[in-house]
Amino acid sequence: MCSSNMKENNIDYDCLKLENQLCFPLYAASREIIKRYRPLLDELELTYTQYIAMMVFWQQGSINVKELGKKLYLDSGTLTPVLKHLETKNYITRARSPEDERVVIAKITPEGEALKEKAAAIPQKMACCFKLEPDEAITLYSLLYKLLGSESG
Amino acid sequence: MCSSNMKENNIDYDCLKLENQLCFPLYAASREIIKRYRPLLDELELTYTQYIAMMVFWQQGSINVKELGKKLYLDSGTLTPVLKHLETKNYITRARSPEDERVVIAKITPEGEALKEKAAAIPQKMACCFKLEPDEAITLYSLLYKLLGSESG
DNA sequence: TATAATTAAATTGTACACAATTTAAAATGA
DNA sequence: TCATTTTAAATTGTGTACAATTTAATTATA
Repeated sequence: MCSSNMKENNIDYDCLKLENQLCFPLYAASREIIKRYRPLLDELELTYTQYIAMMVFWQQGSINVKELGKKLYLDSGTLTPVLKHLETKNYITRARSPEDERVVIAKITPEGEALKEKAAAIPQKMACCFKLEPDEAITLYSLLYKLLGSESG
Repeated sequence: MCSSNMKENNIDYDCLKLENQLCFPLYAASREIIKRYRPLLDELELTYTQYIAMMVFWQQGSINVKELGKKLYLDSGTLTPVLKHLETKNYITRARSPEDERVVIAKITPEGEALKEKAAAIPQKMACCFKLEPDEAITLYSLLYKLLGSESG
């Protein structure tokens, strides 16, 4: 991304330019797209983080905090308040596992299940505002997962 | 991304799966990469947001809050505290513009300038942990900016 | 088996993000 | 010119993110 261009004292200051960064557009695009979700998610009274958590519940009904964290790349420090909010909205319940009292299992409620039908319209509505060709979206998707997978730690 | 696969009541629930989302890996990869910056930025006592703000100061010395917000896709609600933190660290100064008292101009200090030399090593160190081929990085970069540019509002 | 080590969530503290509102200054216009 | 509108930051309030610590439960081991 940053083609080393040594100058002044052999220090490469070009690499410090915002437009030569790969992480910055990643960070900015992520936030801009999530902002686009807001008006749609407002109708379901969900934040984006709550929405991706609900996606897991819609798919598998229940999950514990640690496993949810692995799927969403989030830790208990973030998930505990998110799950508490979802519990307050009656979309999920939370309870300690009888087999291992350390584990908290969150489970979707009928209200949470019902929300799935309303949510089903969102992906189509969002697709319009991406303005990427299908093949570009697939390429982007692959590169992002390659980036995510390349985490060594 | 989500090849419409109508089922049960003609509602496409596959599109609600986490693995069929484009925004989710964007959001997750952004946070994972920023996490990688932390040990390097800790040495400069900068957060990632403070770092990208400093990039602008290293490049152009001074800028007002609104213009900085356009560059970083952030509003004053986020930038005001970030700039106050940078001011506390003596990396920048903040002052109202004499021509227009509504405008706050932030300006880099000698300490802020000095930080540039330490920061110059960061992009190279980060490049290693991306694990993308140069052409992949360029493709990703282009697609992210296309996504950013496709914002209609 | 009593102690140590490990594990899962929750808690704590700091720093964003961002919508919405407020404040103050500048521009507009009847 | 003086009230109206617009604009730029700051402020307020809510909700993440995440490092670090704490708490409680389970597992491993001397």
